[in-house]
Amino acid sequence: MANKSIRLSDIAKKLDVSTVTVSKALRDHPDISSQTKKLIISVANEMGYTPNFMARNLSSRKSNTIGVVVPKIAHFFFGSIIESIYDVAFRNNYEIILTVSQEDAERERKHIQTLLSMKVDGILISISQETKDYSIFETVKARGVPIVFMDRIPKIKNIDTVFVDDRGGAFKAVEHAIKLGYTKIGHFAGYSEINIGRERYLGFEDAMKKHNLPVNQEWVFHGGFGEKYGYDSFMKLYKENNLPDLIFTVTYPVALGIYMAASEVNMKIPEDIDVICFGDAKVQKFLSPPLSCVTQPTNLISERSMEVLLNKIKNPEDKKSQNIEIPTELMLRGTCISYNKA
Amino acid sequence: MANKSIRLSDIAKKLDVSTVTVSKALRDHPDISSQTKKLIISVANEMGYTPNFMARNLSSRKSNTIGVVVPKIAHFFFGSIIESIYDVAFRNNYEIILTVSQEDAERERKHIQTLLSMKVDGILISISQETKDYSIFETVKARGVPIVFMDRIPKIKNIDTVFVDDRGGAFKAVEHAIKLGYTKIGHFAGYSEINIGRERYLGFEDAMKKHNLPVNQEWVFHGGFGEKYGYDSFMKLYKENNLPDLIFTVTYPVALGIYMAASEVNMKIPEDIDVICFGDAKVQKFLSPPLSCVTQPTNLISERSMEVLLNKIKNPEDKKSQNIEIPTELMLRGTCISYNKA
DNA sequence: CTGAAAGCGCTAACAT
DNA sequence: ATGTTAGCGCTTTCAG
Repeated sequence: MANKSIRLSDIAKKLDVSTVTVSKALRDHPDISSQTKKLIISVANEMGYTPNFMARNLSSRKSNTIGVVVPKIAHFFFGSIIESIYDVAFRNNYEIILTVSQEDAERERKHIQTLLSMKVDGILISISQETKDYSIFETVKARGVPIVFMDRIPKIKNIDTVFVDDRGGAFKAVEHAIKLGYTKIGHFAGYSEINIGRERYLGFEDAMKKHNLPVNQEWVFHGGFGEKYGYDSFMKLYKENNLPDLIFTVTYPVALGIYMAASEVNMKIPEDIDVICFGDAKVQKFLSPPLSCVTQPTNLISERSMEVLLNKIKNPEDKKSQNIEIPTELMLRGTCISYNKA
Repeated sequence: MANKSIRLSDIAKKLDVSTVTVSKALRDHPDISSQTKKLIISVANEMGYTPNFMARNLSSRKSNTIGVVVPKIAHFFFGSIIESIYDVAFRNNYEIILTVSQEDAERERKHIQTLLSMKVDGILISISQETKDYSIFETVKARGVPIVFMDRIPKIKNIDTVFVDDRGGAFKAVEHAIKLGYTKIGHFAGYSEINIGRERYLGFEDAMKKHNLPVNQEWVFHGGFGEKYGYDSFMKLYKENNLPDLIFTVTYPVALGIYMAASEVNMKIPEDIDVICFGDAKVQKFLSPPLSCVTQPTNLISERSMEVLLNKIKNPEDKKSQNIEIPTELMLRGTCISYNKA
């Protein structure tokens, strides 16, 4: 049917002006008198004009679009991050191209290529847990496309980053447990190749050291960020009859895995085994007992990241890299609130 | 620095062929001999060529991009839907432009406009709970852009839809409760303007009618899909000392609200008040007691939706509209599994 | 199999 | 304040 979208030139013809005038009027260019502007805008609306972004972007060489790369979507942390990125973008009249690496480095690489092809004005990324080859980030830099790393950060010099105080947060949680009276503390850690895994482990170690507690490596696992890892690690220890009194987990899904395993073997949390984790999620307050944790203010992460990125987009000459640390808080609920061991 | 991306013509010049040849070779066009193809591809890689999608799309008039509009992201249902849409898209070499209406009809409208401007090849949408004006969907149709409605569906003729058997699922849950022995059954329903609210309510009614049970309207609320609504409705009934024995909720967050409220007033689930909900989420099995529900197979929804859409994109002349119903299942966990009332 | 010409719809730079 | 010219980087005819 009316399958054909109308163009600037259609409006121009109708009004007997040039396409340039229409183009300028529609973009509120100061060149055009407010009279003709009004006229043109109303006619454009009447005719149901929608600009062709492809053409616009091609000739203007900017897309008003930001590319985002995350490892997962259906995960509370990333879900919240993404949602607030969309909010900030909307407020600033930017479009978002969201891509998902599914924790796959190759897929991540392809996505970044695509974003470059789409001529995004900037990129926001939380790298996958598998990403080891950082050369693509050099390519991005070489292209002059600003990129901000959020939360999961590669070891590269001179990049813009926004991250959580992982080490300090982990320290806070573990020290709190120690002060409660816990001494047998385990840690289900994440991949140590990635900053969040490494730093949280260090925070754990810091607290133990400070209070002269030995780190029992049998109680420390390095593995991942998911439920299954928590479940399996717990079960291993359980079968060896070698459970600590409290486990600090690198993420809340890992803690969830412990909840599952514990209930399966009829151990009660927090009486028989206590838990505290890094990372907040809505679930936690509905658990029984409600799970205590170190919070990561997701909206702060997205907002600051967008801020840094938009700033870099607007001031391409500004080469100074920003590194913003977001503070954490201890959120005590039904676990890790008292020491009740023999 | 090397801020300038290289173009087809750069490769062409280097190889002393025409840009057309390069363009064709890179797109694996049958015109070109596999010899020259190989050469060109390797040189392109060497030079770090990335195609400019803007230019490509402008001249080819297709974007290999699908626009998606959802009401929310940080919600288990939509999170899963989106994640699997991304998977299917990736497999089919499509890019996704995801937009979020935040349950705001005006914002939704704007997003659809933007997607049209971006010349997406098709649109996948789950409309906001506020959407009443359907004119924009006419615009989309007039533009010849295929659109598939998922889960939340407007009342329009001749559209492609993929939806869950809401009425049948709700019926199943409530009938199960009745067979257990429940007679005092309440329903915290959603907005009845939207299909999922309306249909689930009807399913509830169907079951009650079939078993000659009166629907007590004091136990039926119409309001929303969130936790607060569940909490508030429960509290209202509690204060009036007028609680039913079991509540069927339109979504799991509403049930979560009941969990919160119940624990606040020291009522035990399922002993004092029993609950079952529509919609599955990972949380539920970690709750205490684990929450029973009617499942919605999210991956089926996305996969079928994408199937229908891709088919429409490939066969624009196919005007027959498809309406696919996805079946549900009863997932019994720790609630609504026995009748233990006076 | 290869290439020359034309143009997608728009905007930037430069007139007028 | 408005219009002219040129071109963004690519693909699509259509000729060879």
